Amino acid sequence: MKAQDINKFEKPSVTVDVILMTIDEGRLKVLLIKRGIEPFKGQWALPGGFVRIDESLEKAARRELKEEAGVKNEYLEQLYSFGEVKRDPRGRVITVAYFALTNNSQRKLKPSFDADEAQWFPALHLPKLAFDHKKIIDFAYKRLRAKISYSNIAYGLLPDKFRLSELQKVYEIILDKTLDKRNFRKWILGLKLLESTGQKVTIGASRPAELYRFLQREPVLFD
Amino acid sequence: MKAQDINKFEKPSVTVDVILMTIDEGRLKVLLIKRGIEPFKGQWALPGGFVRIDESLEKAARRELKEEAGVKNEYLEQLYSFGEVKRDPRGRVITVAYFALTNNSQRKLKPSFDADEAQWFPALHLPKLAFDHKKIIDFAYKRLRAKISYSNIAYGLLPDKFRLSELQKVYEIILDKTLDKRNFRKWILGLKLLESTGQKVTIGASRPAELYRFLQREPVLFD
DNA sequence: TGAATAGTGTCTTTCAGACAATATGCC
DNA sequence: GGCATATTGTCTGAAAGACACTATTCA
Repeated sequence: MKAQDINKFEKPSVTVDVILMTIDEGRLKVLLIKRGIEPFKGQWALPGGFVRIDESLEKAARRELKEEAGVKNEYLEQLYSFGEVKRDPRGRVITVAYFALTNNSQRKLKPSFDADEAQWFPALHLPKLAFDHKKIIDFAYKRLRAKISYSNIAYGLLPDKFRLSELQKVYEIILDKTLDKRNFRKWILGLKLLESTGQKVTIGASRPAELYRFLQREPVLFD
Repeated sequence: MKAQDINKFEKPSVTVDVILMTIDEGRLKVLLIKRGIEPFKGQWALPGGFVRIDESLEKAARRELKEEAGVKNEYLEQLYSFGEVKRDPRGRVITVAYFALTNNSQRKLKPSFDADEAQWFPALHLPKLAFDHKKIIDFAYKRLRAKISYSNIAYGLLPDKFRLSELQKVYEIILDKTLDKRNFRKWILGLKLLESTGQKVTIGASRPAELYRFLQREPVLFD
């Protein structure tokens, strides 16, 4: 094969799709875009788009995140690549899915030029979705559930400083079960991922809570 | 964006690369191909090639596995997609890496038409590699080490029936540490992934060993 | 002083890890 | 009988899980 034979085969298109999740109203939510163009015009879909010839996959994912969701500096990891032949009616399109998390406070919806509308949906009550996006979101949800127990990715869902009860709530929502407060604190503090800021906040008529922060705001695995 | 705008952007090429591992001579080995063509002609590289327009990513990986390594029906999972802009000197090439395991008995080296030679190398003593393939193999090795402790993927490295001491050896090689025989057996049998076949084999002048088999020869996660 | 949320300790159970003697078949 | 490998159980320490009361602030 000669050097120019890179063009011997017909090339597929490559897109990135981003599953951006947050916690809002006590539920896990996913950002979806109402498609303004065919195919699947008018249906809900993941934000995403074609990878430019001169940008890396991760760069493309960050660009989409900014263009279509108006968020940046989020937790972002590559999820999986989906390459079934018929997954896009326009032709052969391989998509690399990225998984992102944001905290409730930063998110602002900023519809982009090629999307009518961006909206948050509960991850467990999704509308009908375009392409194979339902499958992709299910995949992301499973990854999140697994990974929250052996990594610090919860930082992606919280502001810089937070109460332990807020953190516990994040775990409860994602794992979909209630946790014992004492055991949770014993465990999470034993992991040495958090530090106390020394500051306290008072929420309504109640005892003030210590504010904690993650020692590192980049991915750390344990176990 | 209209339906035909799938062609609006210049398309990257998409390849699959396969990291095929086995255990041989008490070591973890990786199959490499000596490249018969530019770029990196004469250097060692992972088996792989372009994804055909009408085959899925996994199909492409299986095809490469068969064409370049002569093996089929192996354990195969998608590893990660590598999409740095300059990773291939020929132009923009995104590769989807697949991770495969085979047991020693089935493997036969069958050099393909576009490879001079296929050869097994110890995963911990690799030659200089083409492209970013060193990074990809490191990635695969980490995945294997992590996953063997919470999945049944060891089945991919063993024949249908095997002795517990063979299985233990697989774990010892991958984790790179010796394991206590009694504790290992207690653990692995407690996982309920194995069943006794009722058969025994005698190796040399020694007590016959019970042969076991995995209940399922497809991926199962636990923990 | 009552309502709301924060903060804390003990007991029990489970699981991981250290550790050595006996059993079986072949030569 | 000697060699090689297989098979088996107990003790200990660490971590996970069950469980309830006191502390602080504000209205």
